[in-house]
Amino acid sequence: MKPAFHSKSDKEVALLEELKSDHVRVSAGADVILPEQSNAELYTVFSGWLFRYKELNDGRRQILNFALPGDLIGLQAALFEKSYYGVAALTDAELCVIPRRKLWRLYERMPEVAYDVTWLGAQAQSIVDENLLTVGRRNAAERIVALVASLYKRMDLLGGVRDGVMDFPLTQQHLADALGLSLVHTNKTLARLRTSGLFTVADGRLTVANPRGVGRFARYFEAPIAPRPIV
Amino acid sequence: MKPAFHSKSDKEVALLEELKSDHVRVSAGADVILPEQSNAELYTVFSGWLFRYKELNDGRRQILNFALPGDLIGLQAALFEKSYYGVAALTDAELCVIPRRKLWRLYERMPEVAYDVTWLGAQAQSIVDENLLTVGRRNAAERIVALVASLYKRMDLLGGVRDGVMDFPLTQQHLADALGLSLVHTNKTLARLRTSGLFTVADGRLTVANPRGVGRFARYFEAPIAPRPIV
DNA sequence: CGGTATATTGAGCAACCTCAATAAAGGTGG
DNA sequence: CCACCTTTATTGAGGTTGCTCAATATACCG
Repeated sequence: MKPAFHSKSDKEVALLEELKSDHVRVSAGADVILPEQSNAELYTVFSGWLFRYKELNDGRRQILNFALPGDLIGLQAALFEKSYYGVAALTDAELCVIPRRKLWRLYERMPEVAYDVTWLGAQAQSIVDENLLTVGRRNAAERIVALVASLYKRMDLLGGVRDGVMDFPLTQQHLADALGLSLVHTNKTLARLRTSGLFTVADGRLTVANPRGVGRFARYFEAPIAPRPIV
Repeated sequence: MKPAFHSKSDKEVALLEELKSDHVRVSAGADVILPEQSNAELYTVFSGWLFRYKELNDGRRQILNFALPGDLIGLQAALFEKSYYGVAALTDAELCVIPRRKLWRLYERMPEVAYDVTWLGAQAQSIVDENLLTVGRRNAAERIVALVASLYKRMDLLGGVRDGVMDFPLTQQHLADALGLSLVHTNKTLARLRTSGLFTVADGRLTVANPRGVGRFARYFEAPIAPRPIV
């Protein structure tokens, strides 16, 4: 887990601990931020998976991105009057809370951490950028591979991959909602991909047979991810 | 133009002016940041339209969002080693440059401006979020209306709308690239929308016949945009 | 042991795509 | 001022990806 993170001075850690007044546990399926919610707090993911989403009046839902340990959640929601998206827990998860009213103090007194907050925000942004490219321009098979490859790479950096196997808590419905596809077509495309032998998704686990092969297909393993700050 | 912006103290303005070492003019079609470019600077749009995009090896292109005066451009590119997207000018444009190496100083010495940078980054993020919802879950007609409505609303706040008419420098190719559609289908859908009488796009101008009607169609005019900081 | 969430498969349909040709508009050099 | 070239817009024809509807497994849960 360590190589992916920067280190911080003792003083910063102490101040951070003071700001993070709360730890919260949420269980799988729980809402963390509701769409349209006011005064949402800022969170840091300590463990577990969550996802950010938007929906239309008629129920169509688009998952914007998935959050893994170390990710920031709710930056926009904390900065604006109300949230323009929802956040739900995919698995049981632990979150650190940074109260929104203390955010300004953080900028005043801990510029380095403030910088890291911006950095993490930009990092999340670039994931959404990539998802928009995926949904806008890739076909169904490419979309699935791109998402799987992205999650695999991120999880690998967190030390969550062993022998090409990792936990994969998404249902096919989540995949469909993240990729702008219907559930049925997601299922059929997944079945077709299964025969390709690149990877398998079953029983909440993802098994990648040949990481380099997946990478070539999705042109996705190429760009390494930079070390990131912890907040 | 004023009501959309916060005001700043003289001291802050002075410091900002010092940081913005350069003004740059670019002409329509010029690249501001190339995909994969290293050491890109951070920019503030002073006048004109620009857009951020990503592309795949085979030439498929996805426009991520459009930048209007007051928007920040290149935050991720300035924060990371290299850029994961390109930026091009849609019209002639003027940009203020904030050199990337001075960004940290800004966080150290001007926490309020640092906060605003984060705010503007989050604002841009929420636009990309909305675009992802649009591309992932709306049909062709809805996509066009959603984008047009969004640009209309933003331009209106900047004072760029008079009697329901505004400059609209996008070609149909830009619309298609932003919406995840083919050029041909964009054209045909646009033609069908024309008969609906909600709005017209012609000669680089957008004319909205009935702003409230467009809003109802796209469920998009409802949420007002908050006042924003200037950087 | 029913009940709910998830996964799978078939059938038919339509939204959107690609290919291709033509019009219309603007810019440039002679 | 005209001929030419490039960019942008338009329209038709036909194909395919991905959608909806619907039925059936499969697994987990209390």
